[in-house]
Amino acid sequence: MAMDKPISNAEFQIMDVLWAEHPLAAADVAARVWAKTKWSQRTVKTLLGRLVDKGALKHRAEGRRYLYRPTLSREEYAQEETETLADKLFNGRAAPLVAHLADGRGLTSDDIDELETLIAELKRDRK
Amino acid sequence: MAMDKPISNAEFQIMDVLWAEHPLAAADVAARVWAKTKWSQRTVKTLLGRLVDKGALKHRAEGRRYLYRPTLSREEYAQEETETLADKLFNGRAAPLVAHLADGRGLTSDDIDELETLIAELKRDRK
DNA sequence: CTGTTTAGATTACAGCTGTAGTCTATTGCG
DNA sequence: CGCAATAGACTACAGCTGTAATCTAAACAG
Repeated sequence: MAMDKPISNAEFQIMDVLWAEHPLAAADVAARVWAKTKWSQRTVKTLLGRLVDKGALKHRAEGRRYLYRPTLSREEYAQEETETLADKLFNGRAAPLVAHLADGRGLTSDDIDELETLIAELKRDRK
Repeated sequence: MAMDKPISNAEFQIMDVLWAEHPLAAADVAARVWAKTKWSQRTVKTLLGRLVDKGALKHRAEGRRYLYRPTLSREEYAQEETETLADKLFNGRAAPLVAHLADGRGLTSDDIDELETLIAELKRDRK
């Protein structure tokens, strides 16, 4: 709920590391994003600081360093982003959003089965 | 498909006007976005110029002014954005994306029915 | 034709973003 | 205890974004 400011693309990479594993120290985050980004530790530190300022991360002193952890889960973030996109492009409706996915790259058979199950559950629940 | 550069939020408002109705002159675009944004004509002109630079709009001289029109449809744009989000958050999978929508604000009954129909079609097609 | 209006072109400027470098304080090594 | 290494804080700087203002050229009013 303390997540007002938007997370930029570079910042998202940092969040993704911390969603996968936390808490972590700055050096550990830097090590983990290195594979994807080749960012220097300085860059990572800057991004961590900005994320703390934005309220997306909090840090706790552990000895002489900080351990960082997300203030919202990946699930919650995904939720917000998904709703934002649906609102922006489809007036909040899910169906056209899915239709676009289906129409585009195409869904796998597994996706379709999974969606079918999901829809069945939604139908049951709404009764 | 000459749409490489990302469209910013302010620019999207302009695009949305032109997706609804085009071609339009700058003044007409300004008039139509005014309701939502209260932007000055100057601001609108700047955004139109940037969108032309980005390749999202093209303009044609009509007398002493320009008429603007999108180079890609709202559908195509929505497609790209949806896929980008799915890739970023869900590794390209649609089901969790829909699950998030469902789990969040909740889908309407109509949405669920619409999705059911869509899934049925997808199943039929894949056979 | 000349001045005023209006369309577009160029310039502005602060805040955010990507990508660091430098400064300061602490801590482990010898 | 004094110094090198390391953690975090502050500073940097160009490009993008939001939000215009000013400059220039053309066209319409007299």
